[in-house]
Amino acid sequence: MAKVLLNQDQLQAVAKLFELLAEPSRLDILQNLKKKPLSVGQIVDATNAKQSNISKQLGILHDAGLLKRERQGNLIFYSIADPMIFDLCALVCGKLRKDAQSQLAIVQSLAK
Amino acid sequence: MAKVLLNQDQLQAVAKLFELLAEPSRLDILQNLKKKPLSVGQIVDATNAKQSNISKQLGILHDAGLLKRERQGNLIFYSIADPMIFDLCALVCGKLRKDAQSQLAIVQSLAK
DNA sequence: ACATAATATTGCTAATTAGTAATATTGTCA
DNA sequence: TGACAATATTACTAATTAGCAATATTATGT
Repeated sequence: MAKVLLNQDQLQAVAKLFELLAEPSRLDILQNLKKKPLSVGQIVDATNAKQSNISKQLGILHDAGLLKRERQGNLIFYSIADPMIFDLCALVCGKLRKDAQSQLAIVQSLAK
Repeated sequence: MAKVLLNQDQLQAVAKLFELLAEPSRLDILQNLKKKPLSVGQIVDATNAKQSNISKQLGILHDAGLLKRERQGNLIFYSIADPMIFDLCALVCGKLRKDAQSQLAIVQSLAK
């Protein structure tokens, strides 16, 4: 079990992946794609963002390898390339929920 | 098991946490704090960043609740508030490693 | 070929922020 | 108290980027 720290390049790679998930509009796209692949138009309808921005964010996620792209006639369907990202999001959601509960407990104890 | 999607506020909260981890200098601080608490000066020495920037990033991580702070005389020691972040980083590192291995396999098969 | 629908791209603006040098604050010790 | 060491803050610059309107591209059906 080595105790070696990540070097600068590795840190940058990790940071870059987190950066992709650090944008609400991209997270929204990802959570909408969780169940099944969707076309660009369906994603635009599901979120409340403009088509041009959705297209841009889809491009970013695709270039980074987080999404797969498949043309079907006139439509282009995007899908999750690596479900691991949902594990990441689940961890974060779990932490936020736990923190919120701790806060609630504190507030409740003060209100007694 | 509800299938409800996160709303805008929740997405923003998740994004904000990812944002904290989306910076190499902050990741470097966190990985150095993994073993044990360190003073600001020790962190400056361990990384190769300026004192003012380390102090700034420590403040950001502390304000966000990811780090705890404790004064000991002249020194201020920072420590990890929630080890969960290492689970996050481990997931990301695992993915990057797996992706790199896939790439390697492709290159090797082409080189035959 | 043409009209139309779906998606991508371009050019732009406004906002955010990492990093830095300089300076301020806070605590220790003599 | 004064000098010094550790940390924080301030003011600034340069770089990045989300969102948008307008336009370009690509595919379909007639």
